[in-house]
Amino acid sequence: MDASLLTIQPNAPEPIYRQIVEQLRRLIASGQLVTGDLLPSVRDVAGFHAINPMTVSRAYGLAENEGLLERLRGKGMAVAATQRAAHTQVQRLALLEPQLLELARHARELELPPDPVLRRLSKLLEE
Amino acid sequence: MDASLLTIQPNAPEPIYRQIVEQLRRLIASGQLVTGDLLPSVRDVAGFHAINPMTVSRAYGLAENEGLLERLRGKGMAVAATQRAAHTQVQRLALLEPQLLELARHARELELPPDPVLRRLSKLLEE
DNA sequence: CCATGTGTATCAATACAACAATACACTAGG
DNA sequence: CCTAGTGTATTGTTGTATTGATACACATGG
Repeated sequence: MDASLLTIQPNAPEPIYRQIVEQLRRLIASGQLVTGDLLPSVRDVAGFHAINPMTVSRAYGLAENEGLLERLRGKGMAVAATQRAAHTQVQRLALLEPQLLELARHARELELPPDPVLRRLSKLLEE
Repeated sequence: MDASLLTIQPNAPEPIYRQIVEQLRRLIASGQLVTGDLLPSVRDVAGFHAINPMTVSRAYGLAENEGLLERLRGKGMAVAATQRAAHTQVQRLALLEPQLLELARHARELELPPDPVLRRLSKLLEE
């Protein structure tokens, strides 16, 4: 459960704290993180990625509000007990829906036929 | 060439001026806008979408810097002469590449197999 | 000429993200 | 007990991004 679990892009337009929350949501939904798993400490994550501990704390706090994580006083943050099991495939696919919609809209503005888009994505998904 | 050509989502995280630039890029790449086409005036767009004229002007200015548009003094903005023709399919697909990469990364974090993702996208692309 | 239409330079207001430096409450383990 | 490890509240600062209000320069067309 080390700090390298999280991928952070400091230059992305999306703020760091939200990158962390979204990533946790997906890792939990897929079952890569399960109930009880202890997360890396805010200081570990901050040190590893050279960011501010409070930024990580903010992300953890938001994840707790959403019910993704729970706080174990003195120990750290863990995946919440309410997250019993990995989501079904349908539920996980639903998390991708907004992105899929936006992609489809852009493809339409580009007047791209479905086929080349699907083929390119298929290629990327296999790596 | 009226102001309804552009779609704007004021509540999206992406800033309005960038929504406009990106959209222009795609409409020009696809040939829906061709060299010489006159764009709706900043005040028309601003009035129609209830946003500030300066926000539209900023978008037009950026698009001009990129060579997408050119300024016809006293008349308005038009699609630049350097944009001779619609891009090839390969070029247009390249504009989607960053979004496709991010989508693939998220699908991997969700441990979603390629098939359901591709099927859902295929459905959305046909509408 | 002048009324009306362009785009835009300038300045201000606001919000947000991230950082920094503390200090605090809590717990596990020696 | 006490040290070292949790997360977090607080305060302040910095940098940046976005949007807005206003005034201006310019060109067109009657």
